[in-house]
Amino acid sequence: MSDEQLAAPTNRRRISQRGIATRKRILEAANRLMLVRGVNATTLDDIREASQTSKSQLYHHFADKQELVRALVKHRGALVLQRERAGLERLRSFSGLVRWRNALVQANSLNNGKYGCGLGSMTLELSDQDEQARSSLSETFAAWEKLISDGLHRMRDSGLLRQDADPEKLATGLMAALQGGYLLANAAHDVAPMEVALDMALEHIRSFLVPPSEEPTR
Amino acid sequence: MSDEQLAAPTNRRRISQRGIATRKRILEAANRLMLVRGVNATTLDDIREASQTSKSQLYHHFADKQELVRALVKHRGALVLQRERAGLERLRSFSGLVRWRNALVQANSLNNGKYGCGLGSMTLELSDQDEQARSSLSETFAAWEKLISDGLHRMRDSGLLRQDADPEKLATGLMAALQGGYLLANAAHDVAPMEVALDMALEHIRSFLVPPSEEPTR
DNA sequence: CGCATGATGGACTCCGAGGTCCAACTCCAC
DNA sequence: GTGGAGTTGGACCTCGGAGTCCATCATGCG
Repeated sequence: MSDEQLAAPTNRRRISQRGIATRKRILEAANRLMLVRGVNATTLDDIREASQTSKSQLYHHFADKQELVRALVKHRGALVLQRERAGLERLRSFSGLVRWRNALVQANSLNNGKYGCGLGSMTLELSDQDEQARSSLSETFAAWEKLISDGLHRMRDSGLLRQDADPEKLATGLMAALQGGYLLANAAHDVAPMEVALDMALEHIRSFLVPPSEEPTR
Repeated sequence: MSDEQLAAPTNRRRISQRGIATRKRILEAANRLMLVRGVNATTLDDIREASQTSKSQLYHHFADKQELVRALVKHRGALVLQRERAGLERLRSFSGLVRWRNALVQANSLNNGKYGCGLGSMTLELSDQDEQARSSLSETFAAWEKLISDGLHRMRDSGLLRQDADPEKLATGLMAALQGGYLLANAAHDVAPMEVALDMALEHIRSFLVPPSEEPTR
């Protein structure tokens, strides 16, 4: 993530390199703590301590806790999209989707299914109490799904997927399976349900593959 | 839900009918409020007010807020299982699954996708901060999935589903699609993603149906 | 009827979390 | 080097939410 993005919100004021670094430390500490404990259960003092800053710095860079949370929502969204872009922008084959699945499963298995998706975990906590955060999360999900559906479009255009495949719906279904899988894995403290869910979604996509014998030669 | 269930936890003490009624009012108020605002964002004073009780009554029936939340987790679990049992225990056909899907979608569309599943919404908020609540939720999900997989077993036994269909995995996938659908619907304030997710899971199950021509006559 | 136990109202305490404030410090421009 | 903006430390304030307490009322049982 670039410094510009981190420093973006509180504009119209000169900000030194030192200030940017502090803001970044705060946001990253908040990111770590709130992923594990949840947003509401994390106090500003926790963040202050973890980021080695002081109260005045928190309030120098963020108007209040809500603004910090909103900045975090955008921060995480940018991180996830950056990571996913790297994994999905060259997606052109079914095996590419399988590799993508494996990477997510492996990452989650390191935590035994705990914590789940940084975006999903905030969604249920925030969407009913902060409209701005909700719409921001919604946009991020849409962008994430678009990365997937763009890949599926490429696969359809190249003749791998049948014409009647609907990339948008397939992407939404895959995202739902992913998020639901994260949730069940979190509840069970076990990655297994996430694997099953992703495999279901991939099987569904596979059912739209053009049989290899009918594939156009490229 | 029976009174026994509501009164269960705080045992070894005689409880009058009046006491049971109060406990029930508290639990139901907590249920309503926490579904909308989230667990942590709901205060005991909110609950006290909504349930028309007093502080001493809250602490007469529950040791502390954590215990109230744990009781609520079990309460909701029992409610969901009761509702789902009614809809799933006679499941014997694919169209039964479709009816089940329609009921869930309709219920959620009344809120424009808001609030989501009472169990799922607590999961991400509680599972990292209350081990007991987490395992309770996990058990409820397992029981819920079992209602589905039992139905799928019946369908397989009667020859509707192919022998290579795995009811447990199909049920897990369906549950993940449901929960992920709830989450995306909540983020978007729109049921659409939930419909897409459930339809994907149903299509996947449909792909295991025995072709009508080969169905055994019953 | 009367006592023991359960149920209730509501004032009260305590503490922690969010938020304020200001003096001091750093850094750069001129 | 001096002034001003940006930055920092940390004491302090405030408020609201969790939890306590006790006097009073209700209820069931002998």
